[in-house]
Amino acid sequence: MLVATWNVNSLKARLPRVLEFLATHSPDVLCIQETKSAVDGFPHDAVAEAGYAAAEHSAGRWAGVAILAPRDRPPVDVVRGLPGEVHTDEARWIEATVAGMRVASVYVPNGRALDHPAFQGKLAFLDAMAARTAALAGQSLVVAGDLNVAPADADVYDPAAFVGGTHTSAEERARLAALLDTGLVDAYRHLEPETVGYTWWDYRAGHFHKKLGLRIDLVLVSLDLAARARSCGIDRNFRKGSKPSDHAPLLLAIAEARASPGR
DNA sequence: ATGACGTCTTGTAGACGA
Repeated sequence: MLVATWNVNSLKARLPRVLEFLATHSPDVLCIQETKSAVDGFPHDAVAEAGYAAAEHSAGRWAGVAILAPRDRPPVDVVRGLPGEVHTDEARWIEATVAGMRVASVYVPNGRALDHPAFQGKLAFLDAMAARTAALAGQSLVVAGDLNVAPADADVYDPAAFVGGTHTSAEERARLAALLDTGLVDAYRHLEPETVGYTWWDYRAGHFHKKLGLRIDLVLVSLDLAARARSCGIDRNFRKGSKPSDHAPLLLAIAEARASPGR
């Protein structure tokens, strides 16, 4: 079972790379964020030609999230929007059931700056996420996406440069910790406790090639899935080449559940 | 490094991203 997440920074601009990703990795689930798809503009036909089906939550110019799965095991029981979110028109959360797992694709608000009203909105969104994952506890759960929070200083190329800024503040990290406390595990850090692994690099100033990035895209999994998690990695090849997103995709391999767990 | 880059809009400069 291969679960992937990728902030594509416009699905329209990135469609060739997304199709390339599906062909390369054949994920069982792909959560995408920042589709920026128009309400009636999601490229369902191209996705279908690639052998996938998509559940999407689209709002036009900004945000937009989706869950892709193979056409013969498509996402079902789709719920759009995060209960309790303030801005219900922003298309930042979608849930579906895939392969017996409840899967959410999420694009957490950026927050702009610590003293900007949008920052309080970001904290409220993270609070609403924790309430939702607590409500979903007890089933196999995957929350994957752009959390817009770097969990620890080890996930930041220059922690000092971010002091006083968003993505690394104590308030954001406390919210992320509370989210994990509802019964979720940061799969990458769980499997790669010491590895520096960034998922985002600024387009400017050659940051990617200078290895100046952040780990802000996460796959959070319930404890039963964490126990079956086998490997987690970032495919940096998709941050290279023609018209890359500023984010690289994150992939998690999970062993199949054994039908009879004898011991 | 103050900026650098990329995407979108009924656009051609400004907002936004992180």
